[in-house]
Amino acid sequence: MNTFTEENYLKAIFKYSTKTKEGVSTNVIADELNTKASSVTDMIKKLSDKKLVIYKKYKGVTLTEKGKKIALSIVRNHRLWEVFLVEKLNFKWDEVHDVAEELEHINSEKLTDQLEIFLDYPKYDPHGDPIPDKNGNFSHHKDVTLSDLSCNEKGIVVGVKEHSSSYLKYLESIDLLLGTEIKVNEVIEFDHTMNISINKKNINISHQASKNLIIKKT
Amino acid sequence: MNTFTEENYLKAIFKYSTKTKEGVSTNVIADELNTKASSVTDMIKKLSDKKLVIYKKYKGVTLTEKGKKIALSIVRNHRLWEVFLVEKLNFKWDEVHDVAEELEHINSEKLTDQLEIFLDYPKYDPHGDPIPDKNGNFSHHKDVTLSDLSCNEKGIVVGVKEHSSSYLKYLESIDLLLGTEIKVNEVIEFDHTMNISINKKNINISHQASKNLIIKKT
DNA sequence: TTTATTTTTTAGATTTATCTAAATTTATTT
DNA sequence: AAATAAATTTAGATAAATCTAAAAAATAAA
Repeated sequence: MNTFTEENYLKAIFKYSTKTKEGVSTNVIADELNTKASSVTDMIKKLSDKKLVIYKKYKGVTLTEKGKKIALSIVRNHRLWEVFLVEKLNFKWDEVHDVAEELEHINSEKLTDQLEIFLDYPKYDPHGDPIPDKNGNFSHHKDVTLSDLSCNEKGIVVGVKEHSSSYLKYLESIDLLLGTEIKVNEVIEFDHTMNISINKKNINISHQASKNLIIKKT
Repeated sequence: MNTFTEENYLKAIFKYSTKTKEGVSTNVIADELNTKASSVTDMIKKLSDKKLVIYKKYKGVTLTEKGKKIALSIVRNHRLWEVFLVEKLNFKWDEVHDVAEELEHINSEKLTDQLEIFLDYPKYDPHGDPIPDKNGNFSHHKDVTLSDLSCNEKGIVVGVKEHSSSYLKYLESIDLLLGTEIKVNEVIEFDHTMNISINKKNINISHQASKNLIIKKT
């Protein structure tokens, strides 16, 4: 078995593996885990001894199949628990992260699989992130954001790229949730502020906000 | 915040505090937690510094109000999660302990309270152990066991005093679950073996087994 | 009430995950 | 290509939880 700490390292490496082809650098991991590069080096050596990562000095790390499998199962746990918290325990989408961060490390295959059944095989978590199945497979949304849409185009909100509580609370305050339909009325050329319609109301939304909304065009 | 280890010490001390008036000895705690008395002494000093226990050298430990509150909240968590696992996730009563042992340390008041609501305020866990409410109050069964009953007396099973998987599996194999009604047909004087009726079937049950079944006389 | 036994504590060591500061390697400029 | 800057690793230290072995205190027995 692995410690919580080891699992968090694997998760962090997994997160950035999808973003680059190269190995993930110690600094990136240190940043993600709020620790120091030197600590990361130490831990990576340990994970390498366990054959969970491949490590070449000064060249960053990549996950082995074994390591990837563990990382995926933790992501799976995390997202299933988020669904549970929102759908069954009345949590808001900005309240689930920290608790799911703890729950994800509970190690029981039966628990995870039964939870998935209980929740009726959800495909996405409350932020629209895809939930890996038992074998680690998952579908993900196309990377189209609201900021990619042009005037008069329409789409449905299917996810967010930014998970901060302040962003999620802001979206909720303007009635912008997963599944909401949006129409673009106008795009200001200067700063890309958008005027959009949500539920027949018109509002302005900054570029910073619109580029973090994943959209499915309709 | 406290570490899992600290919480487990508090839980162990709580468990044996109810059984004796005196302070709980380091050896008893060491036994409960599969560690050594010397380790217990170390940890107790730490808990004492945090004002969670009262410690007098060679005299054992007792919980402070603060320590008791934490211990109770962990017991509460543990038992609520056991109910969840059995009622919602199809776990058997002999499968829940280890997972609940991990889940109990997830620290979120909202999580616990919402879980309690979701489960509709259960008063007892799947083994008949009482679940403390938000304020730490709980009712407990009278300490009457099947072995206390005499010939022709009847009762309902409301709990077990032994939680080992082998005992629980045995009970399940003879259709003896919480809520089952039992009638005592005969008691062998020699070794206290009992012949009892469960659901109109007659079976023999050893003293070892009968003295661990908590019964409500009817 | 001494002596022997058991229990508990102390002392010193180990392991894990972390840190700071210094050294080394790689990347970037001039 | 040499000099500078940035990233990464090593060395040595620290804090938490544990252990073994020895010392001290409490309890039980003679």
